[in-house]
Amino acid sequence: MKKDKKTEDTIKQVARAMFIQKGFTGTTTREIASEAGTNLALVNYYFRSKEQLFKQIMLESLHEFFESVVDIFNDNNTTLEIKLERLVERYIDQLTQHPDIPMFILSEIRSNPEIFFKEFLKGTKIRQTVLFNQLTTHLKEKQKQKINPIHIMMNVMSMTLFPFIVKPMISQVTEMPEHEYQALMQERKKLIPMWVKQMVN
Amino acid sequence: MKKDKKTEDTIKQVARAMFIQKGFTGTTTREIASEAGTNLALVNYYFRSKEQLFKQIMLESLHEFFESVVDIFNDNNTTLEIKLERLVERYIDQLTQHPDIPMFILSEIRSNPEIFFKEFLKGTKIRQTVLFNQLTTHLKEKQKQKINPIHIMMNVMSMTLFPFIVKPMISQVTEMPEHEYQALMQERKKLIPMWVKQMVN
DNA sequence: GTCTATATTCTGATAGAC
DNA sequence: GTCTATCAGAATATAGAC
Repeated sequence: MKKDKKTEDTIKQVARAMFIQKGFTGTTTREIASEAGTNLALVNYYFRSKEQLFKQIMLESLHEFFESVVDIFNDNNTTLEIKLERLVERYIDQLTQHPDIPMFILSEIRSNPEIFFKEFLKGTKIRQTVLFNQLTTHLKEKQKQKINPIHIMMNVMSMTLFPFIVKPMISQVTEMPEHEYQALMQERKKLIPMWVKQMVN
Repeated sequence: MKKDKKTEDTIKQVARAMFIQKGFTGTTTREIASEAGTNLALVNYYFRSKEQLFKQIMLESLHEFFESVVDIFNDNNTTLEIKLERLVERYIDQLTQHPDIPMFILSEIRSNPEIFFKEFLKGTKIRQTVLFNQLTTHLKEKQKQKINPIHIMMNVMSMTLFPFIVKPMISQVTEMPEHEYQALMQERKKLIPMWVKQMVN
């Protein structure tokens, strides 16, 4: 049972890449098996069904994507400014390595919203985070109560994540080589926190 | 031939709604036919194939989405500031009515990138627009040559479009009722141009 | 133009030999 | 654990009657 994990791991690794690239419906078990150098009977032998396999991979992706910043959101020992810098930096670093994850998550939410929230996102409440409270307080102190803090959170996430979501389009429309695009993303680590600071001061 | 367009139009209208909501692979011709009150033979009679039908609808959606702002991008008689205001306002108005269009386009690009650029986006070059040139000049005048104007364009598009792309998620994570979300989007018509102005001055 | 019936292909899943 | 063969269902597309 614990003897030979090689085939199982290969299947999962291949499935992960294909699901992330082409989604659940865009991927067939036969393709996964073939790419993993085996047959579809083994895919079902190890993972019971395509859906089970998919759920494992989606759960891991969500974990990677959200859990990696939860500690930043709820750190009691850092200022708002530091939190924003760390948040942006961590996301850009992570997305540089795995740029397809956000689109993967968004696409699957789109094609299966109900199941998604029941199964995966059970109680993620941004209003209850330390970061959100610090932001609310800060806006009050600066006499900017009229600006809903949700706007600022949206802006941070927008400016950080959106460029990765539209990456395939940007490359086309701006005629930009890969390394130049990467360099831009690195610049944004410093720029986004600066822009956000201007918004809230 | 030009006598009775009713059935054809109904099929197309139904197909449009379903494709935009569930994508190409997520939609079946049988569903389209059934929803349109007919059978799948007629779908193929009028549109030859599922793919042909889809291409028509995607082309129209892209046209709606891009063509609607081309005139703003290339207006020779407005300032940079006015252009930004109009761009944001037009997109937010349009997306308030059709919030699923961006995700529709992005999803289909993801599942079929090659065909997409060959077939649909043949030569959209943002660097050659009047807006882009005005922005470049403005940054120079303000001694901000170090900031690539692409950053600013990305920010405008990010802050405007991203909230609609993640709408299903936002509603869940922030526990926000629909009308409140709509109100926020309306506020952003004024806020985004203001924030962008701060960035470039 | 419209419909029923059917051909064809593809996909997820399982049975059963080794 | 691994493979071949096969089933069951669904989907696109078309043939042919009206």
